[in-house]
Amino acid sequence: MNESRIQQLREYLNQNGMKQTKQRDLIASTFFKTKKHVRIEELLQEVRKSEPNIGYVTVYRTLLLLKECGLAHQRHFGEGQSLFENAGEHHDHMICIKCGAITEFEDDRIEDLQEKVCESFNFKMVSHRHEIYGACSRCQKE
Amino acid sequence: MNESRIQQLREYLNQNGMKQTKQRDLIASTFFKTKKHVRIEELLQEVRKSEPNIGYVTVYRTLLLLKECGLAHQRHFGEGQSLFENAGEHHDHMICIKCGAITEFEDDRIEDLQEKVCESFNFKMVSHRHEIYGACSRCQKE
DNA sequence: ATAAACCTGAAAATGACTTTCAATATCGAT
DNA sequence: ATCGATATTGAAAGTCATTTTCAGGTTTAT
Ligand SMILES: [Mn+2]
Ligand SMILES: [Mn+2]
Ligand SMILES: [Zn+2]
Ligand SMILES: [Zn+2]
Repeated sequence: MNESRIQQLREYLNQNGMKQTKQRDLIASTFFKTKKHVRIEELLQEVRKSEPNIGYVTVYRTLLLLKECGLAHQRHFGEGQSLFENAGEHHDHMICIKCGAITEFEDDRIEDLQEKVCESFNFKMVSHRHEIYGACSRCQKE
Repeated sequence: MNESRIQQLREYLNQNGMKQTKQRDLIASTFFKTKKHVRIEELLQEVRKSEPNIGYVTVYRTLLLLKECGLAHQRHFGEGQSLFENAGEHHDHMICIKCGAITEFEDDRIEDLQEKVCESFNFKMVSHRHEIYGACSRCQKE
């Protein structure tokens, strides 16, 4: 299944006159294997285990590329660095303000009502973010 | 009603060993009168109409102060500068990605379902942001 | 009026990107 | 396999919206 993502990336590169490179292959495949919600800097450390000379900028640009071709989403929770995650089923997030833990949730009724709100304002939704900040179950026991 | 906000601010200052100054008074009262969703730089221009020597940093610090005592909310829509708005009834936002227009909405059913989601994850919500990005009614006619 | 504690504004620092540019690498056409 | 036009890479420099520092001013409780 990661193979199919690599394929998707290659097609995108071809169709746009871009080139396949060792760096892109390594960064992309590492990203596809990595945990969700990874920082640029974290992914950089990860790929440097195989290729110590890879630069921050190349990881950065590759993630933007993945975002461009729909294989990654970029998230901006709170302040600081953004997080990238593998694209997949739509979902929203709950972020623990104590430990930083991220929990994903999805509620079709909320999504429906959201559509209704848009209709009532004659607003054409392109994207949305619904983030809940608070204390995760683990952090409440303290 | 703006008077009561000024009062709230003064109480907060007193209770925290902070001082009442011309700058704070001017900046706060200007903010209370201003349109919702104002940038630091915009508010600065506004207060400089009465006091040309006010510095950006003082406006910045006063807005953080207002946020601290619950009289303002800071929003980060999209990229760039953040917006501050007078605290009031809770609501969420729809942001037009073409013209930047901001529309406020509030849906109790969504808020309820959101609570339900939190309960199901045993998550203690402290705050949330629900933002819808897309084309406003006006911008769709183009 | 005093003095301790705060506040102000200009300037410098921060931090997370984002852009620039000279050196390399890629790949379709020999 | 080799060439050469075009794209990519990585280090360094640049952006930009804050955020911090610091040398005077102010405020306010005696
Ligand atoms: Mn996620
Ligand atoms: Mn609002
Ligand atoms: Zn937690
Ligand atoms: Zn619009």
